[in-house]
Amino acid sequence: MPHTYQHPRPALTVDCVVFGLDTQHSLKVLLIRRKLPPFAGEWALPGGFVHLDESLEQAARRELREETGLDHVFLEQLYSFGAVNRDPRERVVAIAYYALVNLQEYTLHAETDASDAAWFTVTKLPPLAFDHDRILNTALARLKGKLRYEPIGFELLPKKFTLYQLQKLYETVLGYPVDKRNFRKKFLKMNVLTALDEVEPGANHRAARLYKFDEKNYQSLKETGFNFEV
Amino acid sequence: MPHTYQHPRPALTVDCVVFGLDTQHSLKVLLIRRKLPPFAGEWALPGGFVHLDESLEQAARRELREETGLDHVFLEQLYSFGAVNRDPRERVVAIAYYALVNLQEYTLHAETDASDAAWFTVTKLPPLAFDHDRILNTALARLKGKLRYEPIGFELLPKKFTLYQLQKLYETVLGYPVDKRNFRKKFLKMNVLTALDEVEPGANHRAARLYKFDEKNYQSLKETGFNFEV
DNA sequence: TCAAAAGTGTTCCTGGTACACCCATGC
DNA sequence: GCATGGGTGTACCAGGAACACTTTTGA
Repeated sequence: MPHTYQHPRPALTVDCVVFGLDTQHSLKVLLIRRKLPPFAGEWALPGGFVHLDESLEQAARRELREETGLDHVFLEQLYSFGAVNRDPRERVVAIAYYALVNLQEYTLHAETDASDAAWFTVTKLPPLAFDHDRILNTALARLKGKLRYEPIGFELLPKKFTLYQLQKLYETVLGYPVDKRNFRKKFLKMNVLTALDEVEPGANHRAARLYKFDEKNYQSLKETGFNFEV
Repeated sequence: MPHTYQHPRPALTVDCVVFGLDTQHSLKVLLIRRKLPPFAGEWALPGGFVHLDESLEQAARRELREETGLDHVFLEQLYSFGAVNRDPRERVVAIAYYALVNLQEYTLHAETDASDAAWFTVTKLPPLAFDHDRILNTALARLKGKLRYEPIGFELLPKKFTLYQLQKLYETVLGYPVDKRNFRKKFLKMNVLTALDEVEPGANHRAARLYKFDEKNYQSLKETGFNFEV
């Protein structure tokens, strides 16, 4: 069933840059191997065409679900890419989103074929289809920038985490080491962490206390003009 | 000449939020009165459909030129708006940009009809067509946020300006007063302002020294890891 | 007993903030 | 001479940065 318009229209897609943090504290991105040309066999960001009856964010979530099995993840619009020749077939405008997932609690279940989705360390990426390397770099820059003044880092960690994990997260994403004592002092003074009466399980050294992010207190602090800044 | 596609496509527009600062230090937005339904007679952001042979930014610049006569202005992508029913006619996705112009050096020359474009103080806006109030509020939030850590404020001022003008700009956009001595100290210490051997003309009080933004020095400072922050 | 990370305070210095008066000019 | 903004310095305080050792646990 064809659809006809008076003026030509670009095709419209959403593409998702999905970040995860593995247990070795390295930052990963989720890629999909393309089956069809163009760029058949190459790796690309998960994404696809926007349907008429769904918002942009809904489209991004649907594509994530269909292509990777991920659902209910942190998702935020990143930027829109519309260079004239970014797709060799025809004019395609991509609205990019980025997502943060907790690699320990999620597993991939691509409805189509799980072997076509894989996590790559951001520093060791394969060649990407289309302009997806640009999109990915934009997402990485956004993540780095945003991590320091909004508490989005917790999305990459399990609900219960140690201060060491939190610190490594910041060091990994920002790309430089931070001082342990100052880091702890700063975070604890912010009153957005709740200390739990539990310690990390299965450590082959002294077990660290577990914390959780205090979403409620963060919200009320924010209303009183508090600035999260690391 | 109709255009036919296998799957239906949303229409794609670019919309521009154009900010200016008038001589009374009030922040203005440029709006266009719509001639055609829907929302005929109401005020809306300048914008229009993306052509196949132009990038998104090119489309935004073309629309600005056609509808308002503005050209060569600071322009940056803002956000994409794609709620299903944001346009009553059909599905339309809007990629919003925001622009900063210097009201003293630019005048409006709409190629179509200049009387259909007008500047409104952001605190006294008329009802807007579509979801343009949301777009405008998003732009305002971005402007406020960005002003403090990137030197985009200069785009709203003439090339030569006084420290008083610069301070008023910050006070107007941010919405709170700042201390004169501290503001000057901070800005001058950053080494991004060049003092000129000129003073402001036509003041009915002691004339203030004029400054210009030192783009070159800002760039080189940035490369050495300098953070502009007000 | 060794390896690995947990946990903890103090000092120094920079940079933010608060604050008030005289000066130059045009009318 | 009056109104308007121009222009300037200091004192205090909070918060960032640098820095090292003892403790706990499991293997």
